[in-house]
Amino acid sequence: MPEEPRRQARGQRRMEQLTDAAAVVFAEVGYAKATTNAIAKLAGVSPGTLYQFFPNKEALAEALADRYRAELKAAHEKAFDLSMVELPLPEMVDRMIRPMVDVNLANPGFKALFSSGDLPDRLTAPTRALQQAVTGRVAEVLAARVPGLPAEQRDTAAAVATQIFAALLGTIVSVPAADRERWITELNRALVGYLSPLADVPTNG
Amino acid sequence: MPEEPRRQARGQRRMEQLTDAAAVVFAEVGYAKATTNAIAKLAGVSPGTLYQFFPNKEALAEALADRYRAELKAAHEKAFDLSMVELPLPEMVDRMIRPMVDVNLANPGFKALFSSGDLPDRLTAPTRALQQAVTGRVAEVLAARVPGLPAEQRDTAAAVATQIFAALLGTIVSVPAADRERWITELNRALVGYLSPLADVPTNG
DNA sequence: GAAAAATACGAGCATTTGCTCGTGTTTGTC
DNA sequence: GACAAACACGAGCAAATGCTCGTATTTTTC
Repeated sequence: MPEEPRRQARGQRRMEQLTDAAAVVFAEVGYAKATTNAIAKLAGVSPGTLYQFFPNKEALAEALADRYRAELKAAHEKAFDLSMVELPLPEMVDRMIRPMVDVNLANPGFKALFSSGDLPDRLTAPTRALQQAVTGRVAEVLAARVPGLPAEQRDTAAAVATQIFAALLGTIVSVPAADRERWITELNRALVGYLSPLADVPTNG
Repeated sequence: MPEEPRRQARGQRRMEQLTDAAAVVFAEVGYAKATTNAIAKLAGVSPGTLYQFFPNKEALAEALADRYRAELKAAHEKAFDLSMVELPLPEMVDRMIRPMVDVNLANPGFKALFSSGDLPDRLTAPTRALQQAVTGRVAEVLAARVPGLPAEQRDTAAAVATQIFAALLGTIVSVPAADRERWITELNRALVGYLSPLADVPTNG
């Protein structure tokens, strides 16, 4: 089997250029209609060079998904502290939403991978991994906030919350910047409304 | 300009066979990866025949979307009566959800058109029209239930509710039949949680 | 500085796919 | 039954697209 070549600095840069370009093209036309030749061209590189680093189009998307997952993790680790779980629910939800929205605004390609429904089979793997990462975080926070909550209920709630988030994310990032806060508020209301029956902290009345 | 031929009975049947086949193929592989040749083959017809009735692939999707819109409208008109607005919120929401879910289960292609993110430009028209139809219905009911609600808030709430619905619909239809009720309940909880602050009828405590 | 490994090029292949067109058959009209 | 309109066929075109491969250049290793 062909083993991975030892990348040199130039190669590392190329790979970043290529994933950058892929993000832009995915964001513009969606994964399905994105062409590898267009990605190579945008990266200022020949098709052959692209395939020196990525065996196929899917690998490019996987690399992107990995990058996003890492960025998300970083954003969360920066934004999450366990003290959150004692905040009033709306504020806690807000703290969870913000970094996700920010990552999304900073990476236009994210949505194309995170919430597009029309991806080839292999790609469901990275996509699910991304969603799974988010769901996992939510479940963690939920567990910390409501220790008595049965695991099954907790995981279901986390999954639903993530899907609600994904659904409204599209609107939030595509709406003019001036209206953004309004929609974020709405997302917050939706999540709080859904979660409060089981996650609202007793010290609230 | 080429005028529409006067369809005869045989032609009408073919058109239905073709939209039926399109629904199946769209449902199986999504719109983007669906091939017109595959649709023709499934309909038991040659590619040339397909193009006798539909100028292109998009037209096929538009015809499908129109059919779904009609079916949805019928389902709603059967399920909606104004007495609903005096029911407790969870029951009202349930009455709105059921027919939509049923239409979805009966028409596997629906989701591909209703909540796929990766469609060509022209198709956003029928897709948006479909979503708009649903949003309009929700807004109507909301208006009837909470007459004092400002129109802007009402429309926003309707839009958000529709998006939440669309997001969870995918899970609901793709999950094994045994788990379906559980997820419908969850969707109900999400919608009720979101809507109750502004739509809950005062006669509730 | 020479051999090896990594990087780069870009014309073009193999395949797919939406769609056409020449031709033949069925249905409706008078 | 004759003439036209609608229906049907299916081989195959033109364009797009993921990807290859022979060749050439740069970087690393010794």
